[in-house]
Amino acid sequence: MSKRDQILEAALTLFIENGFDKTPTSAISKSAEVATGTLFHHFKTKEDLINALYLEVKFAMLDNLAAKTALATDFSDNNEGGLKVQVKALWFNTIDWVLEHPQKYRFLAQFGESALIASNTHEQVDAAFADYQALFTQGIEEGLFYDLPVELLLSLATGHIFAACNYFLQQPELWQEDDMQRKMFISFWSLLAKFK
Amino acid sequence: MSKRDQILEAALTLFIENGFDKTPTSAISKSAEVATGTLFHHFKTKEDLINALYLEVKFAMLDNLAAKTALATDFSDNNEGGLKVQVKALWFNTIDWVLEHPQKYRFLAQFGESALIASNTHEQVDAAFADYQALFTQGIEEGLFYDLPVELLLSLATGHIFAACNYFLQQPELWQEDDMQRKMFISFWSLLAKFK
DNA sequence: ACCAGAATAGACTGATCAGTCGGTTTATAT
DNA sequence: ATATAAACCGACTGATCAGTCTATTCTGGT
Repeated sequence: MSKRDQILEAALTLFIENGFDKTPTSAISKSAEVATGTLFHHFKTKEDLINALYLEVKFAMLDNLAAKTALATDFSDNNEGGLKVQVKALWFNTIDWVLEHPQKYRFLAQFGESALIASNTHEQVDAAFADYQALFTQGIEEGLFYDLPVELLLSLATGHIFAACNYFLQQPELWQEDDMQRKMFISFWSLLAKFK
Repeated sequence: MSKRDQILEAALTLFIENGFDKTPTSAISKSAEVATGTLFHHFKTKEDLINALYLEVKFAMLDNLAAKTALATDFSDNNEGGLKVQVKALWFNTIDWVLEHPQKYRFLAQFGESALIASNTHEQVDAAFADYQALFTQGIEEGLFYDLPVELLLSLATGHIFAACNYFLQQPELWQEDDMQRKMFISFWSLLAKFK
């Protein structure tokens, strides 16, 4: 692993444990087994570091979703059933990724709303979400989803997913329980779609 | 207004604008037109201050909800219709409060997940939520809501509300649009309840 | 072999800031 | 009136830490 990655990894753990301001760069470089100078060679400032980390984690999640959701698309056409299959894949893969990467998720939840993440950083992430937005636009145009602004539907959908993740991170065994995933997807789907 | 309140008010604005660590206590006391010593007279540490502020804001929201939702309860019995009326009141009043207090909401969103808020603080807030939990438990027992753990349902519900708030804070005029509130409540309700 | 520039190292520093301290004013009780 | 405590003030400080600086090592191209 490159020193740069060592730094990012150490920063992830320390930031979620102690918060940004209670994590001196000295602690990060020490935990990463790297010198202070190295840290500032790769990242101009401490804020640059957390923004880079934020992008890294978000894109790790998005890349994973893109790869797995593409698989689902292969099995389906552009009819209604196909859309549902894609949305379901997106929904399931997101939760799955979060449960497999609890630290990364906690980092996103903890700092996504903080003032530390630059608006430029958010813009880069939003741009990468365009594909999923198209999926939801399709659902609206087909009359399958509620006739609401697509950004609002997306916001509701991610809200549902994150709420679920917060709960199942505490109770991971429940996620595997009989019927749980089916019931959760019904709840998720009926938040978006007009009819059952 | 008491100096203590002046400090809390100034801190609220500065924290959401600049974040916690980029807001020196000197800036808070200056903006509150109060001496440094006064700030530390009322709050033992800077972290005490943000925790006190968090409690203050959360309870301001909860007190408002309690007052307004109690009104709705008066008009209803304990039958199913009554439950729906109460949940609807709770849902509407929450969004209403957020849209009327955008700064306070942003503060909660920004710091609620941060490491700055002590677990003890969270516990105090959670305890105050017990009443609403009872409402959801009732819905589950009546077979009206999905048969899911009540904490999970609560989490999904608050997730939906917060997602909506995030969107309508950006587009406040849309919230007043024809049919919007009706459609949004249908989406909200069908996330919880088995049948339409 | 040689060069250039990228990566690494870690001691050091200047600025910042949370919190203190000794003192004054204001409020309350007797 | 007087006592007592709570509220208030702001100059000061000790510790911390982000980021610098200079020097050294690695790496890849020619």
